[in-house]
Order: sequence, then structure tokens, then C-alpha cells
Amino acid sequence: MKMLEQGESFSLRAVARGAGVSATAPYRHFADREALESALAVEGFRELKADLIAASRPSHAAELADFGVAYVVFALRRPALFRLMLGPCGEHDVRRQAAEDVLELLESTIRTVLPEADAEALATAGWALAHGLAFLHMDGKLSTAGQGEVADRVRSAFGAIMSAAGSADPTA
Amino acid sequence: MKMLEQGESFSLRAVARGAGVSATAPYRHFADREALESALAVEGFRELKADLIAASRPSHAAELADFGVAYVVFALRRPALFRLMLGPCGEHDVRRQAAEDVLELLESTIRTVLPEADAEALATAGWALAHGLAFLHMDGKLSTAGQGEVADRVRSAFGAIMSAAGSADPTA
DNA sequence: TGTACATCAGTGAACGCGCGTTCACTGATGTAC
DNA sequence: TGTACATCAGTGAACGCGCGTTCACTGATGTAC
Repeated sequence: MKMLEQGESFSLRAVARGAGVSATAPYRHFADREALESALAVEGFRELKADLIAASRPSHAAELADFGVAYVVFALRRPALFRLMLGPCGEHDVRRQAAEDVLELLESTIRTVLPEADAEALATAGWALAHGLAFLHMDGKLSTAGQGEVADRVRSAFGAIMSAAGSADPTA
Repeated sequence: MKMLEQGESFSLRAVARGAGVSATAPYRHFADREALESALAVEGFRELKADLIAASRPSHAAELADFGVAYVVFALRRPALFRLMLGPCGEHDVRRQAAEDVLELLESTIRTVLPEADAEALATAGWALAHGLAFLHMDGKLSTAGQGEVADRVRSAFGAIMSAAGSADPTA
């Protein structure tokens, strides 16, 4: 049960604490902090992908917003993990490929739902939109107080992007 | 000349180092780390707003993408400052109001350029889109290698959102 | 069944690091008379 | 013009903290014979 506590940010010692184990125990299983971080990120991406697939069975374009809602909800439910997964990473990081996979999941969905759209551009825009909403909510720039407020905002934002894809050429 | 160095993240000592001054010198001017952080953030928002206004004189909807490009370029040029400005903040943080001001700048521009659109929803979507693109590029999830690659990607993403606003109801 | 040994997850003390912060100080500049 | 004093930006030593990491260790479990 390797979990990141709600409030605190990632550190090797914080993970050990969260697991109820001494600060040095993780070294039995991981070479160093970076190896632990990568393993947590990979597991996190597995969960995120499962959430995205579960939340959305997009039969038409509007339901793509469900992807966005699931993405933002995941980020708000596990902020430390989300930051770990999608935070700064180097050139040859496993997280780079994992993030690419998420983008491709979105892209292939768009290809079946909106075959006439520029799937690559639209997938990038959709991902960036969800990503921006996730960070703005996580970082307290948009309110998360109201019941259903977050989901409504995400849906309304996706409404703007997605109705474009069917009706206009997304490349300016 | 209070600046944040390119690579390193914000800390009181890092700012002092960047200013070529001892670690304790900032206490002559700021009560504590948080006061320094707020002052830098406020100054940063002033610069960002100036960049946004300078980069874009939106006469029609497509040019709103210039806002997005300026936003992302600012983030990539001053990543530590950008993270400081738009990173986690509490309920009564000056940065909250400053961020709100940026949103309102975008919103009022939309109101004059696209009077028929849902300006509030569209401004939030546009901000989130630019914000997501900024973080995805900063954090190495989207390539920043190619000449003009970033600006092209931002324009193409904004194309998708903005052409919607003129042609369809952005609320799903 | 019992004895000897290997394996292996976890422990606690210790290290060096950068951090925020305090403290008493120095040295330059400005002001009063 | 010179002397006495206040102001104030900056200094360097020192503190306690959480971090990543090392080290020698303990104690439980499994395996060989």
C-alpha cells in the first residue's frame, strides 16, 4: 500500500511514513529515490488510465468531456501523486512514455468519434485543457468549494472545445 | 534586480544568491520567506500582464491565440517565477487576486471580440488551455526542441477552441 | 523431527546537505548642531 | 567646517529542520540434510 498522503508532497521519507515503516526501509525495494518515484508514477498512470477508460464510453463528441472530468477528479483526489506523475521529468523518463500513452488513448478515441477532425491537434488541446483545469483547481486558482462545481466547469470548458471539432477546421 | 535563476526552484536563499547577496540580506526588506514570495509574485504578474497586452491587439477572434502564445512563452522564459506565481496558494493569497485579474483581462477581451459568446466559460477554457500547455511544455511532456514548435502547437490548440466560440454554444 | 544456515524485510544511529531564521555585528550614509 | 549621533543595508556564525543516503544490525522465514 504505497500511498502519498493527502497534504504532503512527495519524498522518500514521506512515502515510508505513509507506509508505516522506517525511513530506510524503501531501500530494500528501490535503488534510490528516483527509482521509487518512477515506480509510483507508473502505478499512478495505470490507475489514471483505468479511471479515464471507466469514466467515459464516448459514443459521440460531447462525452469526451467525461475524459476531462475524470482527469481533473483524479488530480484532485490524489494531488501529490498527480504532481509526481506529471511534474518535471527528464528526457529518458518512464513518465514521458506513460504520458504519451494517455495522449494516444485520447487521440484514438477522437479518431473514432470525430473521424473528420484533426485528431492530433484536438487531442493535444483536450489534454492541455484538462491539464490546465487540473492545476488551476489543485493550486487554488479556481474554486473547488461548491457541490459539482468542478465537474460543471470542466464540462463547460470542454463544450467549447469539442463543439468546434465537429463544425470547423481546428487549425487556424 | 530580484531574479530567479533559470534552473533552480524558488527559495529565499536562492533569491539572495541570484542577487549576489548574503542569505540573510533579504530580511532587511521582507518579514519572511512568504512576504518575499508574494512580492516576487506580484511583480511577476505585472510583467505577465504587460506581456499579454503587448503581444495581442485582438481585433478578431483568431488573434486571441496570441494571448495563449504569450502566456506559454512567458512560462518557458521564467519557469521558476511562473511556478511561484501560479503554484499552490492559500485562500487569502495576493496571488489569487492577481490570477483573477488575468482571467478578467481575457474575459473582457472576449466580450468585445465575441459579444455573442459565453465570455466567462470561454475565458476559463482559454486560460486553462494556455495554462495546461505551459505546464506540459515546462515539465517536458511536450517537446520544446523545434524552432517555433511551441508557438505552432499553442496556435493550433487555440484554433480549436476559438473557432467554436463563434460558431456554436460553448455550454454543452 | 531437529539442527544449521541462507535469505531478506525492516531498524535505528549517523552523515552531509540546503533550507528558513535569529543574532550580534560592521560600515556607509545622512542629519543636527 | 567639524563632530556626534541615528539610520539602515548587508554580513557571517549559528540554530533546528527534513531530506536522501550509508551502515551495521535484528529477527523472522525458508531450505538442506
